Amino acid sequence: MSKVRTRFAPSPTGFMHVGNLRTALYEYLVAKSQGGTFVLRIEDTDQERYVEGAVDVIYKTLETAGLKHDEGPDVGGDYGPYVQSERKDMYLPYAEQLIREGKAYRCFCTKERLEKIQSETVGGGYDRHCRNLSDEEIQKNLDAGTPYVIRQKMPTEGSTTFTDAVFGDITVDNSELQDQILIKQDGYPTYNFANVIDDHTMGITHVVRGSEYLSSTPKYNLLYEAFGWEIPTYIHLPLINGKNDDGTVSKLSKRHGSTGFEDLIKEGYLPEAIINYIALLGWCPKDNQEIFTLDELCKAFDINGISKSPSVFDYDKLEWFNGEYIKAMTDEQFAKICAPYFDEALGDKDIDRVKLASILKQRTTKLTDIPEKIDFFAELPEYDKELFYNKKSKTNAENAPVMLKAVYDELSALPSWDSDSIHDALINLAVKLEVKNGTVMWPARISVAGKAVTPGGAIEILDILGREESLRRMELGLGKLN
RNA sequence: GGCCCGGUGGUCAAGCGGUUAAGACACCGCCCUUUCACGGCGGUAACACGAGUUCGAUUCUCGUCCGGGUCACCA
Repeated sequence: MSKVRTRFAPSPTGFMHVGNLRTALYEYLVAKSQGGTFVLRIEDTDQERYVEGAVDVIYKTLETAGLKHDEGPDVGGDYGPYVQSERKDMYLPYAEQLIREGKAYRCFCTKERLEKIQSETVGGGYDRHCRNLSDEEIQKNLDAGTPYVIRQKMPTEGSTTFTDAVFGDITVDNSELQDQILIKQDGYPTYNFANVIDDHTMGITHVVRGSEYLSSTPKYNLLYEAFGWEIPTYIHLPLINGKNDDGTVSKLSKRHGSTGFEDLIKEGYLPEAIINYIALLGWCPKDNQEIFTLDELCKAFDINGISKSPSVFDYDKLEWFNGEYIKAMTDEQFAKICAPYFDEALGDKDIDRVKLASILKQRTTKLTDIPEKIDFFAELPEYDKELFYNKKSKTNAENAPVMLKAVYDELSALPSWDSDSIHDALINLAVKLEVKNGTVMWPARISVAGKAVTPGGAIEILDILGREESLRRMELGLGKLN
């Protein structure tokens, strides 16, 4: 068996949809799980859609996602060039070969004529007007310089069957197939044609793509057959949908939220978590493992685990994965990726960021939620004294001032300000006053945080805030209560 | 509309003729606890429908319904 070669062939649109990323991931996995080669090819045959800097977005996404390509425009390889516009001259000779062999023909029809039959014919379609032009007519058009496209002669009867590795055998009547255009009027190949030529000349063995290509696959096969080339293994992937507000489901798009890789990163998701999540959208390992590194995915990946039915992208589950990846980090690692969010909430305030990261780690599922969770460290928010009264902690208007004063006295006399000392002091205080821990902790925490819900408890917050700031805030609290 | 594909809890999904129909997310409850989380334990919830094949269908076949895809000089 020859070495497996797969390719990711995006168009440079400047946007990497998660559906595309997932395709890239599976292409990578199909190759890597079998010791194969993963190729990047840029499909830019549509000159009207050229977007500045779009190729860089592709490189960056692949790099961030960890999907390292073995061959491509930037890294080279033996099958270059890897950008279709640079291969432009390769395609026409193949199309002309087909003309010579009677398998394709020049079509001189104007766009206006085509649009007319398109709108008049039920189901649309080209009427094959130029398919049987006489040599004289063709020559006349050529001499007159009439622009033309090159179309493939499709069989008018019979059917074409192909085998897909996940969907099985699929048969389509040839009468469904149009005489597809191979070369456009501008001399560029159409996507379908370039795709086949490139895949073949680049030695691609496994074509992995979304199932939206399922119904056009017979056209590809007919092309391979026309050239007498070996047909690659097809692996069509089920689509990823999004859930609408009304509960219905449709193709994942902007209105379902962020669907671009870059957007997801900006929203505070980790690349590893995104990859892990989308790997499981349409594929399931034998043992149902959920958390996977890319390497583990390569080892576990198996085409047989790919599902046929489409899935719905679930941000809740993505968030869960994100939380799992965050929890698996060390405090130092987490502090590092939190840096921009810490900066946003704290500015250059002198706070132990590793300690902060450690209390945040268990409570963060999305990086962008961090600033609002920790903003009180930078500045004590306005708060109402009602906050001091909490039923579960058994604090009320009567005992809250007493507790807070006791805490204040105890802590201001503390010789050393560290987590253990604070802990012991407060726990002992609760014992001494014969109240539950919460009764002394609650007022203390409220006074220094100014909000009911905080990451970490009284001890952690006091520790991170430091003696001076903590006592200052407690004095403020005392003032509020009296 | 023609053609193609799909249909297991709200979501991701195991299952591939005989199971009490797994697991995960979400949701609910309890425990832990210094708020919230984390963690632990438990719970609600599914084979679209109708025929057929079979001793037996979630699993195989057909039909219906529903959903998606595709019918470009776009990729």
